[in-house]
Amino acid sequence: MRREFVPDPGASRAEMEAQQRDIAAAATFIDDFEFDSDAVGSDTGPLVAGVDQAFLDDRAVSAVVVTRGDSVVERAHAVSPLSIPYIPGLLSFREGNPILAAFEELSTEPDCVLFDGSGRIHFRQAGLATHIGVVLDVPSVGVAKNLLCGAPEASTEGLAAGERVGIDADEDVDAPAGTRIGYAVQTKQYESPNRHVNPLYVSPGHRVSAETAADWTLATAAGYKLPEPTRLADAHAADVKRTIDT
DNA sequence: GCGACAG
DNA sequence: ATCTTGTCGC
Repeated sequence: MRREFVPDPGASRAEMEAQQRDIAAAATFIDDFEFDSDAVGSDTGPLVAGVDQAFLDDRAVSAVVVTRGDSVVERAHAVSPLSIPYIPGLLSFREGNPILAAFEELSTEPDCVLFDGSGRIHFRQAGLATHIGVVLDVPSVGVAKNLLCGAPEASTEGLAAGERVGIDADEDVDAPAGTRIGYAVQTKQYESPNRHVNPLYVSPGHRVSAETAADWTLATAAGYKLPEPTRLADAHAADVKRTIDT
């Protein structure tokens, strides 16, 4: 892994932002992997890992769940102290090391990883998924429930399951205006107009294009809003948390 | 001062 | 993210 990019929570804000620019420069936002992208989500496809966290006071419970189609290949977790608060734009400096600790407990080598947060949809194009994806040099995708920055090319309301709307760079993003940095992806939707589900905001982490990131999210979603690897990681983190109590 | 943004 | 009962809708 790229040790020089491991997040340092003790760095100054300026240093953190400078490192994010270096990470964005080291990241690749085009497809760069060996496995068959169309097989993602199938039982004969690549190993897809999901990462999520739960919190207790100033500690983080990080969980990683590796899947292949409908089966769980391995689950791992780590409980780590949190040194800095949540700051929009600097999330990887708070949760990065706890996540890396969980990966150290993992014996499987996932082919790609889905993170809970943004990737390229970030002020300096270096969100959590991009940062950790570069450190581990693994194809990664950022799956967020809310939009950090960027502009949807069209309305993201009332989308049907399977649909997507492009998210482009705006003045808040360190990229040429109009650069496609991700997609609003509707993994689930109700038929009746009474109840509705908001889309997910998907962006490339590392070694994947925005289109492919959206494809994988839809391919691994199984009837729920969150893709399966992420749902399983969320559940695992919650399980570990309740085991620890307070 | 105003605006405002993942988890 | 987390604190939390009931409640609306399928």
